[in-house]
Amino acid sequence: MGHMSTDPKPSPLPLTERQEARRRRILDASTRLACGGGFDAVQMREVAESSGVALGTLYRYFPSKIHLLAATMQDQLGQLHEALRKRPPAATAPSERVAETLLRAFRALQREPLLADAMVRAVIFADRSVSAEVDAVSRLTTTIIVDAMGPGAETGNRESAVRVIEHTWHAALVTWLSGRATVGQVTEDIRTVCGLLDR
Amino acid sequence: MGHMSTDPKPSPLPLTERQEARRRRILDASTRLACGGGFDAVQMREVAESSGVALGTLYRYFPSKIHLLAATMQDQLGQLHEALRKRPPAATAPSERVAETLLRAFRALQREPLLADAMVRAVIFADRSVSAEVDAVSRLTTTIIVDAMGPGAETGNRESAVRVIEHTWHAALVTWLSGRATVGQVTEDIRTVCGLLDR
DNA sequence: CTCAAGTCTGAAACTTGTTCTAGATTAGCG
DNA sequence: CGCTAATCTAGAACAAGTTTCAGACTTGAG
Repeated sequence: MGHMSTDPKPSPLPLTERQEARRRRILDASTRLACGGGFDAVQMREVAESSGVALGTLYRYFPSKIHLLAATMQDQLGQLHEALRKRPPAATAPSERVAETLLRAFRALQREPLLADAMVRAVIFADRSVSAEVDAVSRLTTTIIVDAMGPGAETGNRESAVRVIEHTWHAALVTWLSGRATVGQVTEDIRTVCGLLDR
Repeated sequence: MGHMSTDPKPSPLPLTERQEARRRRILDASTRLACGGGFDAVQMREVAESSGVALGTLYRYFPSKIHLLAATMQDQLGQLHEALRKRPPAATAPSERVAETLLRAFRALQREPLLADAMVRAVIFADRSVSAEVDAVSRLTTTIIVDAMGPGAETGNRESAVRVIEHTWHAALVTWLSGRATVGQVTEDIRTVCGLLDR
């Protein structure tokens, strides 16, 4: 399986160094504010001020709050992917490897629940105008899951199962974040849905 | 199986007739606006004007746009439940009965995709302050699924499976609504996840 | 019927996401 | 260096959700 993770940007537009730095400051500010107060605390004026950039510039880099948080999620997922690559799951059965991976990700999110709140709510709330960015997040998530399944697992007719796992992952997180499900229920649901891979 | 669907309100506050009528006008206006333009078209000032009620009154009945749309979803789900009761699924296996039911609901939503957009996005975006209402929606959905499983199916250790089906149902709808999944994929995913009941 | 409490109305104000504008800065180029 | 286009800044302006408030209307108890 090829990987191109260390160079995340063969992007359309080449950015100068200062621009790259601005983008980074913005994403960091977004992350910091989200960690402090979740979705509502990521206010565009705050992000702009906190990253030393004018409001108009912020909107040039990220055309909406949802775009910004989706990019923040890409950023965080990238780091997660890095970490997972270094310490792959230990189990042998694909379904257990995937469950182990998602549960590890869940534990990571529990450490910064408000950041998770901001990112996940943004991504699920996104409308068509953000589909490119959300699609990138979705592809990254799919990659993480398929990678976790391991080299042996044929990805043949399991595309639907992978999508269902992803659906459950997102929706279970949402119910947990809004206080309508416990950590235990989310854990159980992740295990349950991963069972779909045992066929 | 007990059912209390025809009397949906043993609610905390008894409403006068005029109040009941106002509430109904508001919900109808919300539905109409949603059908016409989705989430964004349900604007509180419009709802108020369109239902002949002052803005402040609208907010007394529904403390936020999300509350309003969650209530609209309860309303619609109630009607769906009615319709399903009259014509229950034909299959015999619980998993197929559930799939058939959800696919029928999906077909209904396809007839008013913008209404679906407004309701589903509201419910998944809802934060803790709306958990009571969202919980009601969730319970209704669970009831529909469990009813569809049929009298024979023991609900023993399937709680997690039912939750996973619900998660998939919501998240699959969202990806369809935002144009990132086709009707065919959603259909397939619903069938796939219902397979969890065959154990 | 009469009064007090609760409800509804109309309108203004406030909040936060988003857009727009005029002028300052920067980047690339001859 | 000097020019031109693109970018950035500060700040006003706009949009829609939400809050607030004074006054009119309803309701229910006596």
